[in-house]
Amino acid sequence: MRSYGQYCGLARSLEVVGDRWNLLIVRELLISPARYRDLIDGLPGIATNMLADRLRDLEAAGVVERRLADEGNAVEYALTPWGAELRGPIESLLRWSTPLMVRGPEGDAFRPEWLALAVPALLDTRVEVRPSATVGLDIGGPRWQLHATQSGFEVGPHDGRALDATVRAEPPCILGLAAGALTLGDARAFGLVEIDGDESVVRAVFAA
Amino acid sequence: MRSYGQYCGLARSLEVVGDRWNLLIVRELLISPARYRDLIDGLPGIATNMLADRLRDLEAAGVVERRLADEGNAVEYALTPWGAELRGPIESLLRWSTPLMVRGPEGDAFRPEWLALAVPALLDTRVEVRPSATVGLDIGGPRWQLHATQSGFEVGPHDGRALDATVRAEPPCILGLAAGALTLGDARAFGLVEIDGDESVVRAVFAA
DNA sequence: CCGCATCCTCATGGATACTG
DNA sequence: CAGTATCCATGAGGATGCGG
Repeated sequence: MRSYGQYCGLARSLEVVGDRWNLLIVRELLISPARYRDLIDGLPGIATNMLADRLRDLEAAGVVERRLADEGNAVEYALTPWGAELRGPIESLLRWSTPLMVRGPEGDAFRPEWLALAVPALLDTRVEVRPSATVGLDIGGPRWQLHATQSGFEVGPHDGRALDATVRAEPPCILGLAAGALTLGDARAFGLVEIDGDESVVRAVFAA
Repeated sequence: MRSYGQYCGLARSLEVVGDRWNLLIVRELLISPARYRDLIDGLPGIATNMLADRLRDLEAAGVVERRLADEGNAVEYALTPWGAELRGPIESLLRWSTPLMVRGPEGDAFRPEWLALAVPALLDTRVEVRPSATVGLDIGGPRWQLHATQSGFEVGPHDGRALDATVRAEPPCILGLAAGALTLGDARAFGLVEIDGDESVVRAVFAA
């Protein structure tokens, strides 16, 4: 990206992560470190040369680091500590996007891993969580889980533990999460998301 | 911006504000509503056709609205309520940018108005503010002020009120704020920013 | 297969001149 | 002052090639 030439933190941030695809690459790496092929799969539409270019840029800027995995046989990309701090700006944009998500998918691609960022961003962690609870998310494909405790939330692939409740939904529905459309099926034991009228305020209410 | 075709809040956000210049235009309008000429001045380097394009895009997306000012003789641009909620993502990026700001200006343009966003973003408002306090910021050009109370901070042009402390600095120094380099001159009555080692944690400490 | 590099085409951005 | 119009430079996207 061409420099803005402004001594302003926003302008300098955008010179690092403002280029097309950059923040989406960071999104993928926030979900988990990944191989080149994983990134191609998680970024539908990206050209292979673009991904290579952007990974070089982000590595040079100190956002991404390239590591050797699989006993030196494979390259793996991961965020540096500073790169991982982009979770804040990204969660903030995820909250801001609610009015854009209520339109529904409209044919756009959807990957359940993206929930691993979106759900914690939309949940209001200031709401008191009394006991811990784990909810399974069946969205087609492998089951995911949301584990909530007093100290926060974790979203990831289901690790086989016992579940306090289960949510089943088709992709157009599960991301209705952001729109409050996810009524949570049989979740008598666990209220997940609530939207306050038109204001798109999202709150977590746990009663497990 | 060409669509990413992903049903992800981050991707959809970037389709609205991810284009070059867009978030910097929002920055200017977060500081205050502005005329076309004000925006040109506050965005050094932007081409006039780019600004016109981007304002049209942002208006169509519902981020910016065009209003009549000066009794119908002039057009003024302002943020919609949803557009103003971009303050969160922008403040988050401003905090993330600290390592990029410690390098100093390096010839980049600087405008004191930008502090009106940066200072509140960097201050940790969770720190207790015992009494209210107002600090003058003399950065060359008109004096600005930072007014702090229990409920938060305001930064804006000095309105003539009495000051509890005054900070004088040259532009390379005042934005050292982000780096903790601003030792605040004579501010016996008012400690503004403190950085915790290399971690770039910024905290406000008021003892007025 | 994976991890890129090259090549080509087309869309976008940028500087400047110009107009109501 | 508030933008448009024009032209040129740059960058994105897609197909393909190629070594490991």
